[in-house]
Amino acid sequence: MARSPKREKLLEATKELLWEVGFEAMSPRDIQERSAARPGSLYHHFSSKLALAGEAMREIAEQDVARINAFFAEEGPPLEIVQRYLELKRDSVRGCRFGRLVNEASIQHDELRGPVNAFFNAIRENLTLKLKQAKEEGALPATVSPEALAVSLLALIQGGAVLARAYQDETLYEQATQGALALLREAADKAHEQAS
Amino acid sequence: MARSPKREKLLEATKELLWEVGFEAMSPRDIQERSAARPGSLYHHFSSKLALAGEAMREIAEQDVARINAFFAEEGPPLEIVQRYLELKRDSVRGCRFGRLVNEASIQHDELRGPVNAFFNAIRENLTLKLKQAKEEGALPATVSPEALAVSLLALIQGGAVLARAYQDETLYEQATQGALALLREAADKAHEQAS
DNA sequence: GTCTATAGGGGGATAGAC
DNA sequence: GTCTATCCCCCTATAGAC
Repeated sequence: MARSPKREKLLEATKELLWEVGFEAMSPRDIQERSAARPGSLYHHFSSKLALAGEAMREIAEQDVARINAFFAEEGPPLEIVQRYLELKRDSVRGCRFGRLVNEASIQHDELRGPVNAFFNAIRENLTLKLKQAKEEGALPATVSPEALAVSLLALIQGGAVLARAYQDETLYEQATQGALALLREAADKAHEQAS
Repeated sequence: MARSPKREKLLEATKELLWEVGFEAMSPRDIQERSAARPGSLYHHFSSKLALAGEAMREIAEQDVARINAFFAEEGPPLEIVQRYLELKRDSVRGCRFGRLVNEASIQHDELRGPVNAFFNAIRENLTLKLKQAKEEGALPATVSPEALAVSLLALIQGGAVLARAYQDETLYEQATQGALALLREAADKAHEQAS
């Protein structure tokens, strides 16, 4: 692979801007200024702003999915891992860089939708697996559907980020997860009582 | 107040476009075409695109808050009203027109932030009140914080809308609420057992 | 592979006639 | 109150020298 300093700088700048302002609000000029690269470099390495953003999102998703898989591969009781995942520190006031894109028109393009869906799928699948294991161990009531609850928890994280941004206050995110964790603990308690 | 057909048409068109594409992606030209009004009309009635959008959001928020308050004022067991609120049909694939704005740069302007916060506050406050009542009746465990759980449920709704849009599939929203409702029922059961 | 210069089009808004 | 005509600026991209 030919090393191209400007190509890397362009990707770095694009990753930052996609998080800060999203795709539509990020102009090629913004990218060029932040990466100290000129139009010639941008359009030499990428065919369009969309292609550049697509590659940037692809790289971010690949990294994040790997980290998520690693987190859920840790040792420990399944339900505890789920709880720890919800309690992970997140920069919630900045919002989720994947979630923020779903409201842009450009999400219809495969280049952006692909990475976003890969990210959501990774979380959903890992959560579903752990919740299934928890249920088999009797750590969750029989009435609970692991698939549905996984979607609930993913929605909780996404919605928590929306509220933290709306109020510009991290504690909204924390309240959202704490409220859910309290319910989860009650359900787990009840399951254990019934098992014994 | 002088009746101005064009003023009303402009507001109607703006309300639609704010939902469909958001604030940044909506150009004055788009508004003009949809409302069959010309620049002269727009800038006669409103000082800027932001002022027009602000008035549109203010009217929507006012309406929605009234409907929310009416819904939560209905008769019935508090927890049941909360459950019914979560099960309300929503056009989730279109997303939440308030939630979608929090990722736009323009949310920093009071004209837009005000209505968005008014909407979120109304839901939060109504949910908190009903959950407090439910807890007092012994329909929720003592470990559950009504304030935190209200934020969780609001986050769930917002996140459910994000996922439904991401996957272009209403059932994601429904899974999110069903998973949460199952947990809520388990917690309610446990509270009732302990009370008896 | 990176640069400078430039193009076509649309964004947000204003002026002034009617 | 509504219209037409027009302005300036930035958005995205291309051409072609180095």
